[in-house]
Amino acid sequence: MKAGVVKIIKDAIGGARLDGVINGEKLPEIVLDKPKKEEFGDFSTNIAMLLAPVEKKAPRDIAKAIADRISASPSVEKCDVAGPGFINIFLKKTYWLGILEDIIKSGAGYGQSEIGRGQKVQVEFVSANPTGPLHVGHGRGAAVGDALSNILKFAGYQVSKEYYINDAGRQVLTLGESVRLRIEELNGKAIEFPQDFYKGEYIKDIAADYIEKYGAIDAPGAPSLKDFGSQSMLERIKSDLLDFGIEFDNWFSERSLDDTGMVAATIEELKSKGHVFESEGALWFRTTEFGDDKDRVLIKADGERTYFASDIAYHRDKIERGFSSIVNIWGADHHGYENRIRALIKALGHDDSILKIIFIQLVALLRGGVPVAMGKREGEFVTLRQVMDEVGKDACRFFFLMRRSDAQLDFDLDLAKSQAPENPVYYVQYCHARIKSIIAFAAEKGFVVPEHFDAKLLSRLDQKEEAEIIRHLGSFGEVVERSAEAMEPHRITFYLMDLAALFHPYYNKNRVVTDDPELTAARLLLCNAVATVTANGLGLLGVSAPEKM
RNA sequence: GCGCCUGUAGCUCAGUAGGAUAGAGCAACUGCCUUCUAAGCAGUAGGUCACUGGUUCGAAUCCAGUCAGGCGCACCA
Repeated sequence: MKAGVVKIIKDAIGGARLDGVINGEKLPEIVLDKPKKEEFGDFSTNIAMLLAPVEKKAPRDIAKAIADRISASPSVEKCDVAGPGFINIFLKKTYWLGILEDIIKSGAGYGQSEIGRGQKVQVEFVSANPTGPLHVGHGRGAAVGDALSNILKFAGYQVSKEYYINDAGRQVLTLGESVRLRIEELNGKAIEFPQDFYKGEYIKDIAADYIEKYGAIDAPGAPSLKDFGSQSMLERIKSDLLDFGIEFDNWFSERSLDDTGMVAATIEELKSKGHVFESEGALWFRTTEFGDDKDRVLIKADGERTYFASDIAYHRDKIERGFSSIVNIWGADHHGYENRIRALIKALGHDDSILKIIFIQLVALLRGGVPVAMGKREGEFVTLRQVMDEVGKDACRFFFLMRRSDAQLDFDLDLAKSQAPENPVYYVQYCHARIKSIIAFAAEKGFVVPEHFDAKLLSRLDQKEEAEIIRHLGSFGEVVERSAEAMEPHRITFYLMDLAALFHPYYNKNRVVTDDPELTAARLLLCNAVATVTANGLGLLGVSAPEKM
């Protein structure tokens, strides 16, 4: 539809050019806005104001010339010039018909697009170390990564969701040693727990579990403590994520990078390209050559490789897997790593615009308006599981997606749980449930939602509120596209809150099921379209659309 | 000191490929349930878009600087 309008405008400008009103050859890209106000039409464009300086004519004069020609188009109801030179286009009612027909026809697929053109995109997210349970910060990253993946798929990309498991290096060793101490403690030994060990209660659970399964640390057939510990944690993380509604396509083990020699191979490649040097007994990657603040160590003087060394091997592998775009979702405290990863990509001879990093800002949990204390000292923090159990999966995911990722989030636990209208997740879900309830009620009265739409039915939807709802429904596809391009899932959340805010007042003012079969049919159809789009949007967020509440 | 992010109504935030009178929710105040779900609706009030300059016909949006807050600057992971 939008493309059609652009063509009408182009034709109009072409006409104006033939008539000598416009002389310049160059035509700026035509941008169509969905105006904020109904009185500004279905679409609006600022093209006349962009042409004005080139043509050296008053914008309103140019606009007038173009608008007159647009008005002549058969699908245009009228076309005005407004303000400093906006061209406001009002389409004939058949335009509304098209939107509703499209929703009926496409159903759960309404809003899909092909802007991704099947390009392969990898989204790597969560990737929490298997040394402790997921906390709320991970949860936010999980919600954003999963919703973004859904949105990208809907917009025609081929998406692969990946979790990078940090199962190598010192932290898993420390985890193993932490478990060892707790086992000794359970065996009655007095222990002294070092500062940098993992102190959480979950370590005691793992220790007890180990004893139950194997009896003693050196029992025959017993796995190493670090393997047992990290496997236990990983299983717990997986089950948390599953209950949060998230499944990954690929779990990528850091350790596998060593096993397959990829770390060594990557260092070799950098070496052959002359980006590696030795100094003070360590092996360095000269990242400063590619915009980093300082050079980075790959292999320490003690012979151990750094975390960064496996990270470069991992990112090299990602690129070699042929993704046209790789997306990393990181906690905001990791932004210092961005430049060194970009340095790697450039050093390997690639364009680093292939990499997109989304930083997830902090989550502050509030209860009774007061921040919930995070007792970091004791290694205890609020887990994703706790929040999910308290407020439910749907509210949890929705709340994580109510803010831009790079803005800090205040998560009000009381609000998320409340069944009051001020709770946005209920407000949106209720929109869907309410419509389903209306449809059920209508069915009892012998009315069904029509499967086809026509101009006659459309003519019964003659209220301002109905036009606003249809306009909003019609913009869903574009919102999804923008959300995909900008990689900003929260746009969908806001879209849904806006849609619900249009529907509830409409419901309150108008009765859907009446004695008038035609009016009832028309309104049922509109309501069902709202429910369809609400369900589609919630689906992208990973939030359920209940039939009843 | 250097780098990244943030600064919009009392509170929490949308709005940045420059556009029309800057929006929403909450909180506050006034109202609405014999009617398809009141988990809802109607109304009132609330602003130097941190500040200062610049670019532009036009700036919350772009540029420069200032101020304030957060985070990051390891041979840690």
